[in-house]
Amino acid sequence: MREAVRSDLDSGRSQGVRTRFPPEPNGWLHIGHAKAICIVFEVAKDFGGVCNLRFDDTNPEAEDIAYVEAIKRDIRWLGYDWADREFYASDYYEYLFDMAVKLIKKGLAYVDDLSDEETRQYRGTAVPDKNNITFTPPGRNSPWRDRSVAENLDLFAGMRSGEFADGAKTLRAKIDMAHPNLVMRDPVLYRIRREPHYRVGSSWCIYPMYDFQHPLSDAKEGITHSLCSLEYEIHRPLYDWFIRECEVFPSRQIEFARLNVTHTALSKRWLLRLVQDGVVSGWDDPRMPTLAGLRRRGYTPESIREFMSRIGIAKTNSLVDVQLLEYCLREQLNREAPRAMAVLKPLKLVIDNWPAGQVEMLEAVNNPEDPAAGSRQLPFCGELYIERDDFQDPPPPKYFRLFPGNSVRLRYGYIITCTGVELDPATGEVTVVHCDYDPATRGGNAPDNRKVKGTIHWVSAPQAVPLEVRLFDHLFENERPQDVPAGVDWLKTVNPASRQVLAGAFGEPGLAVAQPGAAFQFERLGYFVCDPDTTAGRPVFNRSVSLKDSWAKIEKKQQA
RNA sequence: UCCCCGGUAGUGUAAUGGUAGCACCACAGAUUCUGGAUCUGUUUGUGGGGGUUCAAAUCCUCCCUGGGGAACCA
Repeated sequence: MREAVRSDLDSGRSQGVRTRFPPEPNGWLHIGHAKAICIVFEVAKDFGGVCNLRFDDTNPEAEDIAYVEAIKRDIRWLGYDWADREFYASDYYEYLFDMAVKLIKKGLAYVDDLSDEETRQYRGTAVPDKNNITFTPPGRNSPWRDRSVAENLDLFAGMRSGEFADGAKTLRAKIDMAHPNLVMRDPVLYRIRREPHYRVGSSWCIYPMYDFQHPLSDAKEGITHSLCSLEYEIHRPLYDWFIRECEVFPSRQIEFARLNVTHTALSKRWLLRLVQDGVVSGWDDPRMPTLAGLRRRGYTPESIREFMSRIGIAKTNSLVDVQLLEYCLREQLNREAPRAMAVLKPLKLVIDNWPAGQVEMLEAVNNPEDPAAGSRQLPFCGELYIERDDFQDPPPPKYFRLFPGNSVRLRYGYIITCTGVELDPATGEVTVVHCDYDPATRGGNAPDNRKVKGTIHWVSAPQAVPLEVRLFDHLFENERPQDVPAGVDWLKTVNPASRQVLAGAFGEPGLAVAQPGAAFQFERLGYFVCDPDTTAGRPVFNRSVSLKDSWAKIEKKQQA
């Protein structure tokens, strides 16, 4: 793609570069759109050009001003700026009308009285017949194709002024009804539709079609390169036809493949149903691939941009592993996120030889990757919470956390040795772990150079802050959610365990004042972001992505 | 069926007639107060057949295979 742009520059075909992002304001932006946004803005930037934002709002039915605002917010959040170059195709309606008149005068457009069903039949559309072989014959000319220029002009003016019912007439380009590319078989330019438009109201009852509107809008803005997804490839001859016949600024359309991500659905229809059926909590549910959802999940604009630059641009239909996106987030947050200690599934630990009632303050590093981040003080006493997973009896092979008789280091604390446990007599579940600590190991150092293999995280019980923590998994267990067995409703394939709420978690004291949007690494657990649901006394955290967990791999291997 | 576009390690992406490279994943080791991070190393690839050429991922041809189109949506 960049090569194509470069060659246009080198050959003098275009001076400078101007691209555009043309969303239709009828839905929420998702990660697939983010790819397009990154491409159009980055390509422009790479060649010292600019990118326009243009709302492709020529279908009044589903468009709304609320989407305009949401789209603008999401693009800005992603880190891109269109300055004052904010345009609307609906501002070009008068210009587009004039261009249609021009085509009529050149004998290249005509008013057609065929119904939509008849139009389809005349075009040669094969009837969608399940397992039958269908045949696409050459199209037939409409009986109205050879109206005079004067009559067409008159009828088109009548269409605009509201003389005809919705759907009664269309304006069509006169190209070639036998063209092998069905897009070229006299495409519809204008249709009659009495539907108030969110911007122009009821001032128009005819609306231009995409194929006609897009090249002309590009021309109006002096777009040098109209970058779009593969599905428009087949429309390119038509795009060029309008440029040639309307004699306007020649933009070049170049296509690239859409983004697909494993375990993720991006179709508008699917996302809408997930929301409408209450499978997710809304468009910004942290499991949603919308930019709003990713933001709430804790994805950063930087990580998404990094992801886009890593997957590249090509014309191959691809399915990108969601793990690459996760990798990009981890990479950034590892460098930048302050560390904190939190216990998701607490297990009480008592240090029997700790001086009763004593509380010490211990120093903890805020970010080992960033010395400038400094350190903080953590309270420590004889009663702590540790992660339930960090104690096992009997221990599985290669397990080097806590079990009776074994020693571990409490991160930034002391080395402790497990002396015994208390069990729930009814369930046999471990309720309390007893340990002795070694006073010589304060801060976690071992003066005798003994090697303690395990280091676990903890929270001092009396000062612990109660947290709600939400864990997420793929919304779809299938790599390709679209591959649903015949007869199965895809909604039934949604991963029931994609969201897990842990209401009994505890965090270190500093977490009490976390602000929504703030990102932390909870040591040994993953990266978490403070959710907007947070209230004064009760922080809520979403796990954005877990840390790489090589123990989980060992465990899995052992089970196999 | 017709028309259009693709096919390079598991995934994604380079190489535009001249040594098939990079990243992620995976695996192994080193190191480590996060089983994190970091470092080192390893495995794996041009869909298939034929042709042109001193030389083919690249050009030609046939086949296989994936995607898109056949809206008065964009």
